[in-house]
Amino acid sequence: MTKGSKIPNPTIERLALYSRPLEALIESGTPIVSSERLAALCGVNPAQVRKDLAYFGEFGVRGVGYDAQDLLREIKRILSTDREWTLCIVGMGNLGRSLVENENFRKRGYLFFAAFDSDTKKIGIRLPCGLTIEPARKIRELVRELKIEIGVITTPAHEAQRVTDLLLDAGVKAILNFAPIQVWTPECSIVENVDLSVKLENLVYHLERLYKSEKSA
Amino acid sequence: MTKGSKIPNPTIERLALYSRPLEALIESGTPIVSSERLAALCGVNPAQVRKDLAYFGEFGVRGVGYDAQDLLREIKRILSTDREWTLCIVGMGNLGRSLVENENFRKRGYLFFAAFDSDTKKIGIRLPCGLTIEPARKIRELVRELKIEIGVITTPAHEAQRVTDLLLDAGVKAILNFAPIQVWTPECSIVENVDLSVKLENLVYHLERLYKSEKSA
DNA sequence: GCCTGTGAATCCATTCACAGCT
DNA sequence: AGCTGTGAATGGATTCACAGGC
Repeated sequence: MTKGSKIPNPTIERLALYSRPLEALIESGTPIVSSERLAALCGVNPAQVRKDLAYFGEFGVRGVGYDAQDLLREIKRILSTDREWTLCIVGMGNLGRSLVENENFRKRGYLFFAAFDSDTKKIGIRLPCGLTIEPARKIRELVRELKIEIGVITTPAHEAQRVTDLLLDAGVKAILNFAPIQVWTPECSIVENVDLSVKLENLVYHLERLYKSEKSA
Repeated sequence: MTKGSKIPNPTIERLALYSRPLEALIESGTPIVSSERLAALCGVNPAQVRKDLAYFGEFGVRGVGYDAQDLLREIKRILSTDREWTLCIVGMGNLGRSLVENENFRKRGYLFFAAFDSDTKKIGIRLPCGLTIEPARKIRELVRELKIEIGVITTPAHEAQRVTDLLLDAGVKAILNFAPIQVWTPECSIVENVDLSVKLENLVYHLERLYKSEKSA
């Protein structure tokens, strides 16, 4: 994604992963957690957990483990999820609507401040979350006014690139794209493409191989 | 995921990726595509494209390139996306509903045959796609009757594990889990965890670093 | 004794560079 | 000449194995 960093990208993704069971452990009153325990909960290798954390400091106590609360706080600080982020979303079909209402995002501090669509029939609709669907032509204006940092794209594939350009031009710095197409950006901006059917394709490939190995067994 | 295969998982994911622009090229009447062209469209290295394809056979013509139609057909055959798959979904909140209605899935042959929820207020609701929401206790019965192969989970985190167990026990062989928790399964079954807020966390980490490097510049 | 932190070793994936075919 | 297919080289990430501190 961005270059020049010494920290592997998989490490960043795993840090986010670690935070989920940590929250649960804290809630259940477990004060201390070992790399082994945490690794088991996330399905990774214990050494991996230790190495991931060691990139950012020494958070554990030898012979003891990690303080769950401290560790979670550190991870949140590292990922910058200890503050709120302002998002907008473009493309208010079913997926778009479901994301904008998503409680998980809100709880984690990802706040949608604007929702756009280019379909005139949708513009003006008041969503359950309180937002009103705005026309796509207001992207530039509202992104600036509301200081929106991240754009989420849930348009059809053929609109995704144009919307990306619009959003970046308006000042958005990062894009999460759900349209089933790779979206192109000028060097340094940050894009994550999440193609949900690619996930299914993956599943299906392995599933078919499983069937075949069962038949031959 | 499953072991014993010589083919890297990233290769499988890229094959799915390649198929998207291939469809577009075919539609626009381009009969031949080079690894360089295809690579550019997907943001990968040309040698990568050739190597990925070479795992499965020799699909190209030296000095010429790949026949777009043939290549797409081969990729679909490899991924087993040249047939339809039967899915069910558990958890009919906003996300669940949006997936079940998703046109992209249907077009690619991923067909939802049943939708479940445990909330009695939701049971019996007729969805736009034509399905009626069934109670979770009917999972076992319906999965068998409808020969459902893949289960999609869009429940809250605390129900995801129980639902996974139910689905696997009922005979589902693969699971796509959107609940924000790693779900645990007996060795050989196939699970893909897609935690959407992990994606945002990733974005946000890089975004914060971008801000910092801008400030120091 | 126990568990973290970490260099070294291993494993895996990507990229290079060129041989081979059209 | 052009572009694929592929062994060899490189570059990363994971895992091992143990030193270091509680």
